[in-house]
Amino acid sequence: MELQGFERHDHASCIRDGVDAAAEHCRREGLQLTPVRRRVLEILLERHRALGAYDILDTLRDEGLGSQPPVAYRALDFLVKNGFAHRIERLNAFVACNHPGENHSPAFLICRKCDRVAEGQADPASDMLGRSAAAIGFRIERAVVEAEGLCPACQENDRK
Amino acid sequence: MELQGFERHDHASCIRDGVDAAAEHCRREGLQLTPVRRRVLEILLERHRALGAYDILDTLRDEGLGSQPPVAYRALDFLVKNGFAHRIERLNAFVACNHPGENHSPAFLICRKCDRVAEGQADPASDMLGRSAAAIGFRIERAVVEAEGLCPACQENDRK
DNA sequence: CAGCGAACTGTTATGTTATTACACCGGAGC
DNA sequence: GCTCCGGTGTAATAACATAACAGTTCGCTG
Repeated sequence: MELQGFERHDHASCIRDGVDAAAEHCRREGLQLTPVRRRVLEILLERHRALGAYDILDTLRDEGLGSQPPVAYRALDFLVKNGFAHRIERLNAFVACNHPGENHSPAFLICRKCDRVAEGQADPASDMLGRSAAAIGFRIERAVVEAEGLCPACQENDRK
Repeated sequence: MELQGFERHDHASCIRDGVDAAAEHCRREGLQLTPVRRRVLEILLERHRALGAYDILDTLRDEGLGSQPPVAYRALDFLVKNGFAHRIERLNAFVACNHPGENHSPAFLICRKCDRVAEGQADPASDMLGRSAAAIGFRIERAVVEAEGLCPACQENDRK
């Protein structure tokens, strides 16, 4: 598994790449990456952390792109449904996907101190729960895996 | 892993056992299993499914045990903190624990059709995410593992 | 026994997250 | 042109959760 989220990185390019990947995917699939949807994705990529729907809505409102909750929720639903973003249940928040386009079952490491989120891979079929589910005949369609703890940087700060 | 939740079982005894286990644990630990707390645990065990805080509150209100949200939330906090119940993030709901007393890291199978929940074990340190977290120095303190899908009974009904 | 603090409960008010419902708009296809 | 459809704008409200503070009980300690 390749983990991302706590390392330094070329942020400008990661925003561009994220939007480009989504645009390309929409083009191929005949989906509409409308201004609101594109902007919400950009906001998620820019801030590079888990954002609540109302945080996003505040930004949209400032920019005149919509001021009521459904505007944000609809755009987020679209992004989540198409794999460009994920919902973090633990935080009631959303993050841009780190592997857009790839078909994946995401897992998250959430720092309880700085709220930053790293995304990795969890294969639901191969772990203990997946095997047990198969054994009793439960059909898993989707898995939420969210680990909460301290990221390396916040462990550092704790020691100071 | 021993999975529970979708099989038939002796329900009366599972309520009794759950309350007894909690009472015993509280006795040993010097915790107070007050009437409200005990009743909330019973409600969770009786209904044997994930219940929202307001569902529980409705029942408490009918019984004259408290009518405001904090009453329910405080009892639930107590039960969750002490391992007698778990919060299901995906559903904003709560279930009684199937293995009270045992120190465990729960994982859930949630049926999207009937909303029933089975509880199993997931060892966060041993799976793919745990190993990756260790590799980058992230310290996992708690893990939310919630798989959503169709339970055996609802798969049956689908075919009809 | 009075005074005190800790734990719990009761209640009001409010904050936060999410959805329903319906009007409107613009483009694709007939 | 007309209609269908997907998307957007908006108002209203539902669902989930917490803050803040008053009142009670009970055990401890002086």
